[in-house]
Amino acid sequence: MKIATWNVNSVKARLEHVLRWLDDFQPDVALLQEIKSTEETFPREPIGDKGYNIAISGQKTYNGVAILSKYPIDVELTALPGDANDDQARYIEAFTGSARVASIYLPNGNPTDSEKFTYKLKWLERLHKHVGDLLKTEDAFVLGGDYNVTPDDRDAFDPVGWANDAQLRPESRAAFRKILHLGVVEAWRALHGGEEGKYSWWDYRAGAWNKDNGLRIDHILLSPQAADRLVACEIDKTPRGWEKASDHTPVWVEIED
DNA sequence: ATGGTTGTTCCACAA
Repeated sequence: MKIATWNVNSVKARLEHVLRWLDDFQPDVALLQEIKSTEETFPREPIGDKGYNIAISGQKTYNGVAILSKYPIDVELTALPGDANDDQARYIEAFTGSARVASIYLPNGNPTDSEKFTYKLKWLERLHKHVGDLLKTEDAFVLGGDYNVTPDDRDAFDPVGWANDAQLRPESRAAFRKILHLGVVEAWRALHGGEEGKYSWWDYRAGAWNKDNGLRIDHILLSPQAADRLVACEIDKTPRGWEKASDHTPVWVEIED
């Protein structure tokens, strides 16, 4: 089963790219972030016509996450537990195919001297709690998304210049590492050894894409039961090179059924 | 270059 994650930066602005990518790459499950759509405005028809079932946690203008799957989708959660007052659409979890999956859009957290950074760190704490609960189920689960965290300096083009960015700050990395230490596997790093300079996001500004000035912030975390079935994990840079691209590119895993 | 670009929406705000 191929499971991919992609922050599309508006599913409406990116619809032609999403359709082309579904045709070309044929993911069994696609975890999308920043759809910037609600249930009412999500382009269900063209995506459904490609053979995908759709589940979303939507929001107007900002955020929004979706699960597309060639298999039936049984939604478990449309929000991350732990804060009933959090109204940002950043999490959806479901059973589909042979795994439990989630699409995650972690808060960016910039600027770091604002309440946005505090919100990010609290969100990471909530995710830590939830991953702990999920591990108790002993399910094979796949948590894909835009984590807005570079796990370490190998995952950033200019770690010195960007040291104070919320995606590189030690507090963000420590909180991310604490989740891994529960016993989930970050698929790309697990299969790519000490490789560095491989990115999943490039800023629109300052010619970052052409200079390959990026960050690796889109990740897929696997439970032990899913990691046992892991056969491949890659970053697919192709869609980032298309005209009018999202600033992120897809990351995918193949797990045995 | 304390800049730069994109998306949504209505105009600044988030990234």
